[in-house]
Amino acid sequence: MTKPKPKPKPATMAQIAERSGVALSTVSYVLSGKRPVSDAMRERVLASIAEADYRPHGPARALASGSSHTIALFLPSPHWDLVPVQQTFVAGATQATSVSDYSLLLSTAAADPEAAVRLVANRRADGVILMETLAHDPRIEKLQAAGFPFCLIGRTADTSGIGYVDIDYGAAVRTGLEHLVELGHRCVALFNFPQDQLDAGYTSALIARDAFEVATAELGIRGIHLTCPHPPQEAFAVAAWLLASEPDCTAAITTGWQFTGLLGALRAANLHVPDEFSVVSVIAAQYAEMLTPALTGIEWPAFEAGRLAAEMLIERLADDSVTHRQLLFGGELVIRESTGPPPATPPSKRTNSRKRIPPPETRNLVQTQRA
Amino acid sequence: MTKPKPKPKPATMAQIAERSGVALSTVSYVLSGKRPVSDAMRERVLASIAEADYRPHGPARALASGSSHTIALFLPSPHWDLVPVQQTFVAGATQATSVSDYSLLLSTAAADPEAAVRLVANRRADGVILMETLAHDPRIEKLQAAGFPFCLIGRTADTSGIGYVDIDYGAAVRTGLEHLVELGHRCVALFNFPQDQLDAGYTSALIARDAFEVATAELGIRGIHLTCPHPPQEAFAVAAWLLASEPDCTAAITTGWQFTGLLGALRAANLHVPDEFSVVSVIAAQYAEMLTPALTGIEWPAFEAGRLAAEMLIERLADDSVTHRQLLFGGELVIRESTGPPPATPPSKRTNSRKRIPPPETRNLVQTQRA
DNA sequence: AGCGCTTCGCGAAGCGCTTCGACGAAGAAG
DNA sequence: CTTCTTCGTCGAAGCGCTTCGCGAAGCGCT
Repeated sequence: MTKPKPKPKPATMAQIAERSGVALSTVSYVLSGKRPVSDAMRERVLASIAEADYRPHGPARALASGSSHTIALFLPSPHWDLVPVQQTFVAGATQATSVSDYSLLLSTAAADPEAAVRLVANRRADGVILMETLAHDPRIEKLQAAGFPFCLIGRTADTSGIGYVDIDYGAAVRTGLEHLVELGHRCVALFNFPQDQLDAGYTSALIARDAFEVATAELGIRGIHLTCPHPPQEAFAVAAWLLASEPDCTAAITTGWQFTGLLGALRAANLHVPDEFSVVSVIAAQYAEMLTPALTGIEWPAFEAGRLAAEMLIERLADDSVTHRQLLFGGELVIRESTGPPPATPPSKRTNSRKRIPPPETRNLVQTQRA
Repeated sequence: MTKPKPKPKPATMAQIAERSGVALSTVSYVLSGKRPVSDAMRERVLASIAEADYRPHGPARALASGSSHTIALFLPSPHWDLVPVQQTFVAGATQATSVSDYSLLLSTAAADPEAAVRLVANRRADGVILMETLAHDPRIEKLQAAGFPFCLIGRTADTSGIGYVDIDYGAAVRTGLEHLVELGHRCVALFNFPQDQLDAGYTSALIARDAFEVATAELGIRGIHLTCPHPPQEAFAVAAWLLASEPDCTAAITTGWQFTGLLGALRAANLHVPDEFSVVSVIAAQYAEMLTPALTGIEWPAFEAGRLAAEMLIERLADDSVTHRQLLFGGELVIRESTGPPPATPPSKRTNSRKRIPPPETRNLVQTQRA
């Protein structure tokens, strides 16, 4: 049995020091630049490093320096059934970390407040980026209590002293609504995030709801606020119910994937988009183009937003006295094929041709009053 | 100026030992279980740990033990313009790592062979998962040379001694083709990955091409092999060219996002799907349902595949003598609304109603011969 | 009682790096 | 020519943990 020669043991700093006849600490200073080193020494050291293919040992460095040069990102859902904007957030954050020579640790345990703290407490990460934040988020309270650096993609009820990047759902809902009202619609439904997210206090859902209520009132139109799950079948049910029981409603705004079920229901009800019904998506993305009809919606600089969130956190890690930046991104309404003027024929007439549908269990209806 | 009380310094193992009046090493053994500890001691130690909210220091542990308990995942594209299957791979891998109590490091520098080695060489990760592998992949050569553990989501030309998980593109192309032939189609186009990926040696693209050539020959039909970029506009151009210059072609199979441009071109040419043209997607996913018409395509257990890749790697890290597993996932053809029999009227007639379109620059045409 | 045996706790030696104080050799100032 | 500064380098003390070898008991056996 010959010796299997298990591993070509990697070079250490001590070996580099010996090779180049300098002190261990000098090698360290050559690498970090934290103290001046003469050119002669530096060159000798660098030569040895190249020669020996030396790689600094990350954990040792982290132990001695007290920083792991890593940030953690908590994904909302373990299954990544993310709305596209969220995926793009992650992409942007990843990009920013690699540019800053940081590493990005991914965790899916978004719901567990303990998990958010653990990675930093264990010193595996220096700070955390949180997504899908709640108005009163236990994760944030824990992080603040522990004094750990973090940054949000999203918002909370009280944002004082918290750095965040978010997209302005409120403005988006209003923009969509204004577009529809301009076209002549007088009764519009909002397919908001599902009820359980609203109950949990998911900030974006709350903001969308409030903005919808305020905007419908101010614009003097009737608003139908629906909470609706993302999966097509469930959204279909909610949409079908809406179409059957609210013949006056001629347009809808969706906050997430619900447009899938909505479009399906419209097709099933034989209603043409946009001639008979208009649809606006608040989170348009690449798929908006590929649908038939192409979806009118708000476009966001989501990659940019994700990038900025990471940069903000990294900046804070370098200097924890910098003020907390708070960035709200506006979106741009891109008008495609799914919106148009309401039908000329009184919409109420539609109702005759359809059978009554019992309200699905998933629905949750709140009507805002006309101003 | 009051003392700002900078940080409530975290507890260390030594403090736990002192608190509970045992040796430092005993605390370690309580935590790791690598040596038996009497119940009395264990309880005392655990009590102190709970009391002091002690958290083991990750980097210190990694330094002493030589393992960071972390794996790295290299994403194909920094911008995550991933096909949905790839996203789901990542989701599955993330899930598996968190279940096994590993951490997942994300890196976007997929193209750089050096980056793949660096994370392990720096001991920030114990092993690597690679995606978007090439038939001859420099990253893999480097990893093998360095003796670093890795696992592929994808394949290479020579897979001996390499663990991988992949989806069977070859079988998928064949399945799609058989479905179309059964419906009566005699001339089918393949929208393969773009030419640059083929040139780079992207394994999936090569496999799809070869399978297409073999299958068309064996089935005795005409195959038109197109390499086509994913962006809608470019795919539109390629598709428009195809429709204009190949009137006999009554169906197409797409390997990625190209169906978007294809469907657009069909609409623009006023060709009905599936009555006048059939479309099959090799990587169907949630969007397949939401298109109009809903897309016929192959569905993959991608989450499962990603999960297995990570598990495989972790298993290997625990015991590097286990044999390399090689898993090829078959997909399931789900027939939706985008495929049907070819039009009854001789397709050649179509050509009259259309103007000649010059071939777009992005196209790359290879025709397979009839058997 | 004496023997080896297992059981379980202790101490100490690292793991590879950062960082601080110290120190010799220059150059500047007296 | 001394005295005070830089400047550049060194040595050593950790950072918080794992792990190995040792030894003190406790055990059943002859």
